[in-house]
Amino acid sequence: MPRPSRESYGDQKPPYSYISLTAMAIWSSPERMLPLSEIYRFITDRFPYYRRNTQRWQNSLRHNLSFNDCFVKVPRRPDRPGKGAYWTLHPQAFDMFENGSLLRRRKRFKLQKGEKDNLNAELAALASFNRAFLARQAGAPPPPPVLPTATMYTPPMCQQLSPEPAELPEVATITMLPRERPRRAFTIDALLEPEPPRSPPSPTMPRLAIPMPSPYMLAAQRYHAELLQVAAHVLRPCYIPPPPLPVA
DNA sequence: AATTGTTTATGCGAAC
DNA sequence: GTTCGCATAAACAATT
Repeated sequence: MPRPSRESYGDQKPPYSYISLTAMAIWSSPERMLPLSEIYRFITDRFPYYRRNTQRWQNSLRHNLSFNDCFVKVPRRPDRPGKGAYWTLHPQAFDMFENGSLLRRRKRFKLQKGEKDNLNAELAALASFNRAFLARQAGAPPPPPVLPTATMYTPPMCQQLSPEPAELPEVATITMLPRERPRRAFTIDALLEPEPPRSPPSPTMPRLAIPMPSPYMLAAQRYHAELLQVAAHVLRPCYIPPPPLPVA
């Protein structure tokens, strides 16, 4: 008897919500972020059910992406042009599913107004950063970056990776840490397997408080570090442009 | 023009 | 009986 696997759904509708399917796709990617088209592809590759009626479910999925706070739209990095942004999971939404099971969701993930504002401020900063990058590449003088006035501070992610250049503009960052480590391996196969028996509910179950950067944070760290390296040149007050790059 | 993203509305089943 | 999570439809804006 074949063990139940992701293939065994065949043409049947898999028991996962769009939120689960999308989270699955995002988790499965090396950078923990994907453009919309890749999310579609992940789903149709694995679940034949979704190879039909694509208009219908893709509309629903897009609705889920922008409606739910657990998904974050990250501006596409300027060196990877293309259509649409990258989608990732909010760091705090990482433990959205009980025990890491995609079949059991905790209560709906909703950001508070302030949290949402902060996040939007950071994403706006990132976007304007990208614009500056592109303007610089196009040979135009870089426009003054439009940075949020509310919270200006140094991204801790850059401190980790490289010493902080003093003259860099400060960029808002995501301050949240994951609430708790997932208790189940975040591999697609592990997530698609039937759930392990739940441990008996213990009122004194210890809560791990280890601050653990989510994959999203790690990817964002790399991304920011790369951008800031460029920015360190672009935005230096007495910036002397390097010789133009050889045209390929 | 096609794709991507946002928003509003409605209905259904389960949980509270 | 109300609330919550989810699916679906649809209108529309923005982006490429």
